[in-house]
Amino acid sequence: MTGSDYEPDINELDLSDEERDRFADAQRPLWEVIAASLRADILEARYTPGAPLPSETALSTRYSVSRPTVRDAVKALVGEGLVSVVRGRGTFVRAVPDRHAILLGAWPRHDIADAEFIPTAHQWGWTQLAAPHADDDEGRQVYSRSEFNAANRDIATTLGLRTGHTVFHRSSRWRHTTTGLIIGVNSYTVPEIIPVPAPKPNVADAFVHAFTQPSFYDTITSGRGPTTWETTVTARMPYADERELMALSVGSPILIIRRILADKDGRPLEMTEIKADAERIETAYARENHDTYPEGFDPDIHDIEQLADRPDPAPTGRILFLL
Amino acid sequence: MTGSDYEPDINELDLSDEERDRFADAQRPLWEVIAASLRADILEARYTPGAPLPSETALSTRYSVSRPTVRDAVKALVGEGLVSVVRGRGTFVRAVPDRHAILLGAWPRHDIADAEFIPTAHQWGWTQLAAPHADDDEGRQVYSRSEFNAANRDIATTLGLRTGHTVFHRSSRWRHTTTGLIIGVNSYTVPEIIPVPAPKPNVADAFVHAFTQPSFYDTITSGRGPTTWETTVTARMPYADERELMALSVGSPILIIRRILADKDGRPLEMTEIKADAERIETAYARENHDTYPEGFDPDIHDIEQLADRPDPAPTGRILFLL
DNA sequence: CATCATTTGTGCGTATGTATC
DNA sequence: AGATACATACGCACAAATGAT
Repeated sequence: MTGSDYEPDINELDLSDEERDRFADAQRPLWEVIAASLRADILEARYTPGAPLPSETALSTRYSVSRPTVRDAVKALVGEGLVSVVRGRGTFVRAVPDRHAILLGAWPRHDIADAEFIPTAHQWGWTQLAAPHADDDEGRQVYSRSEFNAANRDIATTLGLRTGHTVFHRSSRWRHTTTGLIIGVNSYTVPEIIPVPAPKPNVADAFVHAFTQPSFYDTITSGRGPTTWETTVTARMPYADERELMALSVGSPILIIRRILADKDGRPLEMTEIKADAERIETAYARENHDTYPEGFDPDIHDIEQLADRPDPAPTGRILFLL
Repeated sequence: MTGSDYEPDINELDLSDEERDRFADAQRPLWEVIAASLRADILEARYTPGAPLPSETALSTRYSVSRPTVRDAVKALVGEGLVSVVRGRGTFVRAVPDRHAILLGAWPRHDIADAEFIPTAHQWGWTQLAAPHADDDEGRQVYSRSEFNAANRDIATTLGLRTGHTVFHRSSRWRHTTTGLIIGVNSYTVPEIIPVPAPKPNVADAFVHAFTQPSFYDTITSGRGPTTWETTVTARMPYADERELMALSVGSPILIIRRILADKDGRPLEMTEIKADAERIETAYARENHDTYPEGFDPDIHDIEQLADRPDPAPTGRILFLL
């Protein structure tokens, strides 16, 4: 591929040696100028999704720069999620996938440990993946990992504990059958509310005393209700291992959805966190506001179907999950 | 910052010359091994927030690699938001700032164009910034830009229009006085519901016919209610210009909060979009679920104060805004 | 099936510029 | 002013993946 089919029509293209000096005078790095030029080409659809960019050597010839400089420009575009690079093939404009929705605030709500949770998840098309780095005593892979950990600053703050305080941590990974989406689910419980023998709790005890109960939610909230839920949403860039485990495309952040369960005094009991590819997932809220409700309308019952049946439900393709 | 679920492989740290060869055999790029080593050092607090990493030359000596290779490793960490690089000074571990909350679903709700909006925003500590690239006829800066645009694919999908359909677009930027946070606010209205003379609407007409009314919301919803709101949250990486305009740190995604106003038949009328630094902002939902409500409790009235007064309101420092 | 040209990935050495202290 | 540190940029070599022959 020579790239000869491309029509450069921007003044910033085709840098001659003299023009190169002019840009150098402008105190703007060459790679940035080139990135801006390519970015404009993509956003203004001179390169359409799926189409290849000219090869790095072709670009370095066109812009009269070295290949490392072109690569710096391409890296910037990769970081913006505009292109993806395939070794041995080339650099391609990314087609942005449709976003699906995780519906927050819907009923029924389940604790991740509850018996109702896994059937519900299956019903919505999710199957559990083997947990990473989690083998049982015979070396077999297990589907979820449960252990007592020291809380890092983030988890501790969320649960109202000091950093380093022990928390009961359960983690699992799920794949959505039709879309292939992978999400990570982590749950952190304040250990004091789990009825395990003091002074040294361990995972086996936790299983016996909590998971064998019909409802982990009932176990930890017993006598502490009425409880409240608070859901927050933010995002950050994934670490290298997260990108691999969740099959994220380079340049895509992860959406972090946290649901905090608090007792009647507002003290946090448990926090459940879902990590999902922000490029393919958005959150929507089920219990939306209305100017007026129709006679006899109960939002708790109706809003899920209403959102799902919307004739043109915005960028969300389909609702994938309730939390 | 989390990292709780990140499992650093201690064996891979502190490469000696011989170890380097071993890793080369392992088919793992040197820069990746070095990045993993430094990442573990940071997440396990061997380098604490604010502390400098060794200089690039020092690192290249320690790991016995060239400086460009060390720089590749550092770039990976920058992309993960773990370190920031200051030219002439060094590379520093980032102190992750507290996240503040934008509260969704709270009353009263205002259209961005309404007279109530600006006082409300001021009351919450926000001041308007000059809109970028927006000058009036005398070359003075203006605070917001209003124009009729062709909708791109994303906006068109959200509003249920075809790509390229004209939309009424208003944009502004705001800075939060005490935190210094900058958010971008964009609003897109389906033009057919704005009472402007056909066939060729223009900005001046829109102002006359819409903004001079006491309530833009009333204008566009008149006869179309009861209306519904739907709020969605997702994230993506910023483009270079967005990073500059919103003073984002490198490696931080932007949180995209969209509020869609629809008529009684579910047809979208208007979409308001807030873009904020995901590293410093999260969303929370005001109308949370409770197992039971206390006698006489009206969530519409109480939930804002309840969230604001929570003894330990999770990672959110303080609520910054209602949407 | 092997071979080959093309394309990106990794890594080195070097030089120069510029910001900071 | 000098030392230090990062930023930009070039050239080169070889490895690895891909797709066509």
